[in-house]
Amino acid sequence: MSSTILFTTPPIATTNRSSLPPPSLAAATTTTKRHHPLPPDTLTLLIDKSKSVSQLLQIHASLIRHSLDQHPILNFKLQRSYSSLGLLNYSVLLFNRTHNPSVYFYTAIIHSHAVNSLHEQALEFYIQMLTHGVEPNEFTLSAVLKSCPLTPGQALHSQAVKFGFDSNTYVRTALLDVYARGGDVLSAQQLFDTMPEKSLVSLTAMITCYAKHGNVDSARLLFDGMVERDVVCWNVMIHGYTQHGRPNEALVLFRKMLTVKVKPNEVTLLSVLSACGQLGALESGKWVHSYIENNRIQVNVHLGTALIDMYSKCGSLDDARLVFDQIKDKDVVAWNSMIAGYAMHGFGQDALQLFNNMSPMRLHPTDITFIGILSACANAGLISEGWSFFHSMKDEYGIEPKIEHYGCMVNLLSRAGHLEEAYELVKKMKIDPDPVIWGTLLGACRLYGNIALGEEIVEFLVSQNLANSGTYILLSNIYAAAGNWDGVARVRSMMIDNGVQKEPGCSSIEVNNKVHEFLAGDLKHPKSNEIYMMLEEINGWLKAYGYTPQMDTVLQDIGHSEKQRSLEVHSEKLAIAFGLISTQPETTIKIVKNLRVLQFAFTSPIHPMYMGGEFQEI
DNA sequence: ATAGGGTTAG
Repeated sequence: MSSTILFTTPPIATTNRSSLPPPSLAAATTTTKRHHPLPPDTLTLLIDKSKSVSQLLQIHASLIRHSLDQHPILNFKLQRSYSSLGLLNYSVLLFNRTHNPSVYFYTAIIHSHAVNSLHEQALEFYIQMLTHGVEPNEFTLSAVLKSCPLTPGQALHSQAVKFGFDSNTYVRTALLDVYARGGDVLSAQQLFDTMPEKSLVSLTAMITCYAKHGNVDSARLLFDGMVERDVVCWNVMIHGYTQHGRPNEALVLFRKMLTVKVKPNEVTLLSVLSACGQLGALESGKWVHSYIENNRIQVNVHLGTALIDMYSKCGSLDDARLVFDQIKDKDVVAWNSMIAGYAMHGFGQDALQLFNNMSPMRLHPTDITFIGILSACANAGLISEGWSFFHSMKDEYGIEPKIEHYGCMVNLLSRAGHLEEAYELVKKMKIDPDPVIWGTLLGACRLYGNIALGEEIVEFLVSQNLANSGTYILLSNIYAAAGNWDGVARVRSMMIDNGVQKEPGCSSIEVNNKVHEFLAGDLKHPKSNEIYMMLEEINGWLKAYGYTPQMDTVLQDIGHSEKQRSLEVHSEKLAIAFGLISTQPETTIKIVKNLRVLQFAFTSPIHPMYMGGEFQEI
């Protein structure tokens, strides 16, 4: 940065009319009609009211013409306006032409850089200030701490203590934020706990810190103890739930926010839409969409992308496309969401067509684009296209494939039965394969009855200590599919020996805008009794339809009592039963299981689509 | 005479 050099250049004399204004200012000067200086407070007002660059330039020119270009407040105001219009370089120029800038001006220029994440320059101005003997104050410290990284932040912390500003609420909050963003939760917490006065903002900063680092419950505890809450802290709390796989709690909190009449803004809606998508909660998602329309909130590219994502995850591709077509100035993120939406529901051709329309729009695909494209190829069984995209990623677009891209390719090859080729690719990878990749391969081994490869992979995983419950279950399923009951028994004893537990499945259903979640064998729902009565009824219907339950071979614990076994009910059965007792007959019931959307239309007492623990999608 | 500066979400 040249600011240091500029600053130490001998100041230009106030009366020196030949001092050149910034380049494009010369033109503006000629259009200035006023020849008599306005009083400073009128000019102050004029600057504040200026909304365009040209207006500002005219005023600036006028200041120079009337030798007011060293006026501290006018320059300060001008600087603010330049910065807020994004003309940071004009701000710096103005600053550098101002003799002996005051602590106010320093603070403002530091702040202007800090809000634009130019913390290095902000820090440079701060150091300049110290070397020029201008004393910082609380305002300066909080400005320079904004978006400051941990290492310089710690040094500034010492400065704050030295100057005695560290107990000031603003400085303390900014410091807390520095440690929070740097991942030092304990220091942040200590600063918070010893804070003389906890403001709404400092509480929000601490909640943000907890939420960001996964401690959502601590965040909630603080949140619940607040005496006043603004939209920001509601947003932080809702977003915390959304980001940490607790979308239902996000929606519950959102409804609470509405009942206490805090007006949601765009940030709120982005989190809420994400939660709806995670839950497959189409009713709620549509409600949010109409809320946006009813409140005349502009569907900008961010909201639009969130809507596309929500509709795609809820299975409403047509609605997603409608939103997509309506977004002006679509960025690559919006395109990526739409491509991923098509890919996730098997509309491979639509995804590829969208991809082909990107370059005419001068948009460059990103690594995320290729995740969409490769999974689209996988879903559509386009093997050679998949390979060609995989190669062009690096060769044509310079994007290095990540683990997810390998995962897509393994999925693509495995599904098509090219198991050896998939395994070769995994062995050739420069990155360590993740559990998803192994799961894909093992799943394909079951599907194609390739016991030998399945065993080889599991042996490898066990030897590398990479096996988890899913690994064993998949291997057992491979044996079971081939009728190899010895194998099944062997896996079961391996699981018992290694203390492996099955991870519970989780299903959810949305009824009257509320999402109800169920784990396998769940008894926690308030309507549990009715649900289990309904289940009994369903079992009766199933028997009448000639259905015999398929025993889950691995997970059946022989020692279990009959009563307990009856409680081991698949989570989706519970969600279905609840759906049946809470909706009108003939209603389409949509269940989301482990993030997959399943939809059923029940016509007769029980629809034959339901086939014991496995549902077929309509 | 007085005027002007700061912290939390995305």
